[in-house]
Amino acid sequence: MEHLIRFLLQSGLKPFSIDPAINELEKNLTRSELLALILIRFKKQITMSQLASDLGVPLSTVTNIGQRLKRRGLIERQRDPKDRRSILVSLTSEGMELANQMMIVLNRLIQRVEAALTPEELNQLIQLGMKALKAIQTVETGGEKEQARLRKIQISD
Amino acid sequence: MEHLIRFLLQSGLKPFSIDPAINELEKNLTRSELLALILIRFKKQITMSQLASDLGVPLSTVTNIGQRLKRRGLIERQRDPKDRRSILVSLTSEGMELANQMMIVLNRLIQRVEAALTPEELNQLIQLGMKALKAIQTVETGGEKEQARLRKIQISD
DNA sequence: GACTAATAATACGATATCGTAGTATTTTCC
DNA sequence: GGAAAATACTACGATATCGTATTATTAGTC
Repeated sequence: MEHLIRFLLQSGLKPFSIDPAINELEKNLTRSELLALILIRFKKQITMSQLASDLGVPLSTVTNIGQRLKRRGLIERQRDPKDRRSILVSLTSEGMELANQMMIVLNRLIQRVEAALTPEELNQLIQLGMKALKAIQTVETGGEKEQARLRKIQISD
Repeated sequence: MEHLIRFLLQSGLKPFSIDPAINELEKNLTRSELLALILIRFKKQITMSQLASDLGVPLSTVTNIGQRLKRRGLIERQRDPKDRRSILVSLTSEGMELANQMMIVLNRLIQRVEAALTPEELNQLIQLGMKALKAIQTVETGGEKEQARLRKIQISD
């Protein structure tokens, strides 16, 4: 395991410059913006805070991201009637278009993995990966002051 | 597999805000700066380009990161006598100190994982994970990029 | 109901990142 | 051996991110 880390460090930890199509999309939009689009696509509607938490960035950053996406006509904003402090963000058809393009790329990546592993292996990988993630993602107690940075996840085994 | 993505999206995709100690360190230094320190620690000496490649950020960004680390007295720079275009970066004792703190945190994370999985599970996870990564990272042939993948690491702790 | 605390979001200034242009050195190849 | 291409960096302006202060709304307590 020690060497896993070493391997990761040694081989560099670049997360995402994997598919050329992604780089292509990143010519026009930030990675954060692209991720935001995908997240919104999955949730249909989402508040700014939720988005911040899901992206793992401060809310003030999401404010900026949202402004840029709005300016480009990719998202719509409307106040939540249930809680008028919140703003619900959703995709415009143009934004949906772009998010779909992203999904195509993502699905291609998934297919590559599915092609490389047997179904059994894939299943195993997912199970083990989740287990490991869960172990890492300890929810620390007591010490407040962690806010948007902290997202805890609910894993059903 | 579809739900893997969904899970990842639902649970947020920020990799690193996991251990409170990391957040503590990030009060003083950027994540990039911390990663840079760790990378330099592992390689002992490394050029700016290599660092950029390992971090997965543009060289111009590394120039800035380097300047900040230098200013804080955490790294040293010297021209490579073998290739006077390059600059070799290494840790000062103060930088090493900090990198070691990072490693302590990382090792704690590793231990958490090791505690959660049996040795066989862990091994399998690593194997499968690498296989999947490799599948993803295989970009179309032709212009080759050839990233580092040979590990043979020899560090005395 | 009114007061206080908590939450959701934005504004704004400070810092980090990135793309591109420019400089210096090395490699290629004739 | 020397011109042209490639490589390693830095400088600099544009954009993105972040922390903090501020405003608006809701939740909690008496």
